[in-house]
Amino acid sequence: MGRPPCCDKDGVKKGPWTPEEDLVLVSYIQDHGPGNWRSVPTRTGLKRCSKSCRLRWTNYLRPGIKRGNFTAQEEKLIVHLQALLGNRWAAIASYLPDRTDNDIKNYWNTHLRRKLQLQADGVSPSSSKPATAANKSSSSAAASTKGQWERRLQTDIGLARRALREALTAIRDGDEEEDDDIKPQAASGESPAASSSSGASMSISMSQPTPYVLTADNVARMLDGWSKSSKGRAAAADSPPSSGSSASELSCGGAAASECVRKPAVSAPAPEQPSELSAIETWLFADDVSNAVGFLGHGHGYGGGLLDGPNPGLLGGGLLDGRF
DNA sequence: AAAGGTCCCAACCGCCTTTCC
DNA sequence: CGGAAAGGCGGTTGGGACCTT
Repeated sequence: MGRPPCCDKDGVKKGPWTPEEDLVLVSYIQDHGPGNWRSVPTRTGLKRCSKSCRLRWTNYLRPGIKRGNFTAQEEKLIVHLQALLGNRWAAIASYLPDRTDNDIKNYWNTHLRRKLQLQADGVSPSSSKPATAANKSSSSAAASTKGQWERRLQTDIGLARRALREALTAIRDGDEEEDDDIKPQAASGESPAASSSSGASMSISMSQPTPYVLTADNVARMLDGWSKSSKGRAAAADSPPSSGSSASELSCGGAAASECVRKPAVSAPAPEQPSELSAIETWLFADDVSNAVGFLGHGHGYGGGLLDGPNPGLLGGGLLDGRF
């Protein structure tokens, strides 16, 4: 029965990853694709726990990751989604496909929380946001009878819709004010939904699935980036305004297109985020609560329903689940 | 210039859910 | 079907970088 342990505690290396380890991991994933993390340490010879390998890949090595330089739109989206979802960073990250949950979490903890706190101090103490998430989870969990549950459900849906509608409105406004910030992103997403519906769709439109191939050139660039970053993460702070990241450098980055061999087999096509967004907007401006329940609960490819019992799984894993 | 404080983020830890045997 | 491991997620922290005095 059972499976062998994923990693025995003895002989497991901890701490920062070295460029050599990164190379081993990247080239292994290049050949085999991500997944089956349990076998990664044994098959690569890395003295790392499988979880560590997975985290390293998803948070740092995975192609297409944008790091640092959060735009105003992203900030707004994070703030509103945090108000809506609480500290469910994976779910929030599913709306910012270029960002990792860890990155968003860090950004929230180091920037946004304090910023909001200051704003809250300036305005009214217990006015807006975190209460929404808290109320949501506690109310859903606490509702014991069906009638109570249904009433709370409607309240929750109302709150959720309002918060998300505010988020989209804020982002639209932001787009008009700060168009420059989102242009690079918008330029890459040419899907009809992105262009037709709103700035919100624009700002969170799916990035192109970024192929990555371990060419000598890419490796050289990787190592270059590592050597810089190992001297200090100032590189991250100083990273190009286009949020040129180590990850994007890892992918085809600025390399000549001819050097970027496409190997789509490695990364599965990303889910169609814009259509999800359209669904959200449809839902936002619909009146039928049962539709909202359907949207929140099932049938949209999300891992679970917002209102599926005491441990709601709104967007759980969400779009990121299929990103490889 | 140096010491101390603060900030930031990569990575670890532990819990929960899902999957497998 | 139940138990155990894998996978996933959020919270936390260690240590390097940066800032202030």
